[in-house]
Amino acid sequence: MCQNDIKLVQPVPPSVETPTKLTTVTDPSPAGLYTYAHPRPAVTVDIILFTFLEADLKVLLVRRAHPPFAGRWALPGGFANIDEDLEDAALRELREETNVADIYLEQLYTFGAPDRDPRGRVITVAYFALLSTDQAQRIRLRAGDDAAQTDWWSIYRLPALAFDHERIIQYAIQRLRWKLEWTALGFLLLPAEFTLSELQRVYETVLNEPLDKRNFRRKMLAADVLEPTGNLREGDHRPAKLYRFTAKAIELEQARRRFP
Amino acid sequence: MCQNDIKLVQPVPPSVETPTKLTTVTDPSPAGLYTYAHPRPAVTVDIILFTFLEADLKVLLVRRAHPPFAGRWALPGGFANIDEDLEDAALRELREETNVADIYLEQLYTFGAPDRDPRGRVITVAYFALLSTDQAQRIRLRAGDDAAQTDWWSIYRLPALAFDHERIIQYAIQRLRWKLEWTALGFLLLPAEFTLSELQRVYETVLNEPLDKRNFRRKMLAADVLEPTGNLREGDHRPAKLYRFTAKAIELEQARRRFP
DNA sequence: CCAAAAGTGTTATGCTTACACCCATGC
DNA sequence: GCATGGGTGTAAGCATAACACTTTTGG
Repeated sequence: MCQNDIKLVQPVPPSVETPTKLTTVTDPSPAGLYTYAHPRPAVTVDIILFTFLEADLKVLLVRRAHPPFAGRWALPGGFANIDEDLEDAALRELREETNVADIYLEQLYTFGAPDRDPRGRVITVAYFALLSTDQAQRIRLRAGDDAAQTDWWSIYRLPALAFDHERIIQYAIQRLRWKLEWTALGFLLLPAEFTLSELQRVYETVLNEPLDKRNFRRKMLAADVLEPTGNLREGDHRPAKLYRFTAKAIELEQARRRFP
Repeated sequence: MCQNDIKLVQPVPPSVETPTKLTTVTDPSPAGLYTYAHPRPAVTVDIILFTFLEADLKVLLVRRAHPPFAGRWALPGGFANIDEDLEDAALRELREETNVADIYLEQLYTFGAPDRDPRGRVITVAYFALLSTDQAQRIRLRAGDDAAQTDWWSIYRLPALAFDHERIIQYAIQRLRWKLEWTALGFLLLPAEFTLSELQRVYETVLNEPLDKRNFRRKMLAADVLEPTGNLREGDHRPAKLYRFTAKAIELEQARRRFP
């Protein structure tokens, strides 16, 4: 299981900041400062939030309002509170940007090169998240405290990014490709109801290669993670059957490569 | 690629501790203390070092000399220096315990539950490492500063462990199993020359299941990561051909499950 | 009736599995 | 000569990959 601690988590109530004293170190000084015998890195969480919008794979970015890298786009994220689980911190930051509920979240990697932040030593724990199309459409992208702007960007046309965020996103894309090939989590990028053709387009966009329609359908249906909703997608042409994914799709880690 | 940033790294020279001032925060106070506007977690690295000794899969543990958990066994590790890459910190800690060279190291996961260390908030970045049998035999296990004792323990008979290290080890074992099934890295646990039977015993021990001899040999040889050294292992019975692994074995991530 | 997307089966190939006996050596 | 581990091949079943035409609807 590299495919790590996977969880479908609910958003948590906003974490109340009540800094716990660290008993190994000196107390906060009267001025409200925190003093340690050794220097400590700052710890942030960054979230790579993917969704599928406008027939493309998108990642959520925020435009930085303040230096360093003011004006540049960056991953949403921020400092982990002292008494807050890292995953909770990721959810909280995400909520501050997007208000999303029901999000798939998993730890991606911890980036800790000494020079990755010009302000000093900052270690970031990156989280990987998948958001359904309908949730992505519902959220109004808010300009938060530290973010002048929030927007979705195609992973194939990213702007210049702050810090080492370009590298982090590329790493997340690798992980996403791996996930689609080996698990059934492609569903999580789509609306609750979707057609098999839409699902195939997601796979083709993420993997960046065309897939055989008949084989795709056969494999998807054989994987036993889809069920027809009974509804049809009416459109310009022949209506298409709509599917939803079954609960077991979330847990399922396929034992075989899907698209060799 | 969940199988993350994989690297075969050389040990680095001991990191000189020259704490970099963090420019976003107040300077070190005259007393040599470091003061920040917000509390910061401590960041440690822990290493799960596996090898294959005495026909069993072993992990390196140290016995803690000091509280908390004095007398308990724990993973080797320690604080990351402020100007030190996390991976370098892992290598340094490992070197302090074992003097090892040529080690396979990869980041495993970051554990950051607020209550995982009774002293306060400590986030640990766990690293996963594989050591060859001959290196494991060569090292003399030293009692370091904070370690009363250092020893190899069978993963199937672990002592009571400090902190959340039991959980971390179980997670590392999962990753190791996954690695053996999907990559060719089983070699790294063995001496430079080994027989196919020895290799099979490693796989069986790690995966905790018997494997078919003929199929095992066929697959291993077909994977094109082994070459005969020309030497024979002389022993009690019929001599066995010795193999070494080829350089490409390191990079190789197999596309198919090896032992379904 | 035409354009556009939905939907559907078969065949050949290669990989995986299960399985049992002979070989070489030391004692 | 016997005990011990080293070493080898084949056949059946299964999953995969490649491939083209018909159906349904809207305009």
